Amino acid sequence: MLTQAPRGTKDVLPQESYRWQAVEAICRRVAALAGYREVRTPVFEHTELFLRGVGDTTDIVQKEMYTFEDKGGRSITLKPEGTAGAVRALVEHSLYAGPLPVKMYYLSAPIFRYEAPQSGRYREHHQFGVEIFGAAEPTSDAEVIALAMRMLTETGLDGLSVSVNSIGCPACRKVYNDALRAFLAERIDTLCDTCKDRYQRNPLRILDCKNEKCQAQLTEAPSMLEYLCEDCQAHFEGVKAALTALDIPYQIDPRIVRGLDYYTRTVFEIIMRADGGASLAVCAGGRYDGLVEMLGGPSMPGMGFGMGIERVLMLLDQKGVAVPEPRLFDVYVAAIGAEARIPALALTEGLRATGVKVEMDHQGRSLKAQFKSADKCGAPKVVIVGGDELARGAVKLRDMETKEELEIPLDKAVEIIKGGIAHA
RNA sequence: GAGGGAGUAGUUCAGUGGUAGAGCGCCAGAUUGUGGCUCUGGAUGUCGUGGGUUCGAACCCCAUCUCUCUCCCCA
Repeated sequence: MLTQAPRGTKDVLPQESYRWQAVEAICRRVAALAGYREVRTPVFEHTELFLRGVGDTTDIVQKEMYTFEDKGGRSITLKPEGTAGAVRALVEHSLYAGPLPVKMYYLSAPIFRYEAPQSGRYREHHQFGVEIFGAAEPTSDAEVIALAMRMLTETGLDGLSVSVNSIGCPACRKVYNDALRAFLAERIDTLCDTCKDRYQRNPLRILDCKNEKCQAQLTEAPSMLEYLCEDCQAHFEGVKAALTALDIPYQIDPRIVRGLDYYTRTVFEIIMRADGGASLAVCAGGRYDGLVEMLGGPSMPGMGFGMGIERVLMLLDQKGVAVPEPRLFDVYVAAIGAEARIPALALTEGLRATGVKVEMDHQGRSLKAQFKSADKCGAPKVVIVGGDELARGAVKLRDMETKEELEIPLDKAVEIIKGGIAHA
């Protein structure tokens, strides 16, 4: 237990963190291209924020939150999703009063959900997410979706397609919920227990049920799309037209309803197929025009998505997309004998000061062993400090590939070696 | 919350009642200051944890923890 990470968590080790950094760098760059700047909000918030924001009938709130009381008696929750905190910050700092739209992204943001860990699912995972406030036009929906697609494409993934749907506004959704209840009324006995409950509280959610029996009942069910009001209909048409214009492959999936209560109109998912055959969303999001107001701000439209970094990495693995690994060292400084160690260290630090990546031995190992480790760490050059050369103020520089060695004066070593590396 | 599979060296695993093993990795050596290949040698295990059965348990039984996968739900 002592030396075991808690269930559902994972260490990112030094030898693999470059993969994360590569994906993160792409996220930042792509977000910046569209004017999104980073927001960093706390890892925990008042529990109430999520009760109101995410919705107290959702699974996330009902059974997956890490909630505890702090020493001041406040109910605190580790964030189970990224949007609520961003909206809270928007409202708290009155960002809505500045130039619109407000665009922000978050990254390296741990998200916590208490659920059974399995492939691509953790109790702590990390999301890159984007939020845009104050933009209601369908082009903003498309911009956000395009950003997600570009981000994924730039990591080297391809063949991804977007599933979109519109779940309307509160007004037309109410009409639809009534229609759906009417449709399901005579079939309610064949639904699973969860869906019986959903029937009362939120029949829309039944569409999302993975139970085959429930799905079988739904083939003839009315579609939300048929019940969209005029405005919502026009908005959805606008989103589709924009996606088409951008050559973003998409399909309409009336089954997408999302597990968070705050969504309105556009909802979308970018799906990956896991090895086992199950499909997981790498990225999901949508429009939430009522959320800002619900959390105490002005009435203001919003749109965003969350993307699971672990799942992006998993997808890269599955597709065999290699993430280029940066070279760890340019130079290895080897020392012969005890008297050479200090000069070796001085040379090492001198090189590092000019931006060269250098390793040296700190275990007092034999020259042979130092060469082995130079080889292992991939350093293309080795500098040998010691012996006769050191006595006359020189060192040897060996090219590990060509095996060429030349003697260079110690006081010019930094300059010469750095020059050699720069051109390599 | 429900159900499968699995926990033995750093790692991948073999070992099914009688003194803990292999490959890879790691460390060292193969004469005197030089890597990748080869050869030789070496170190490392509370056999997940706790209890039980037995003369004797890595092995059988019970419990527990963890990993992994599926359902549910989600990024």
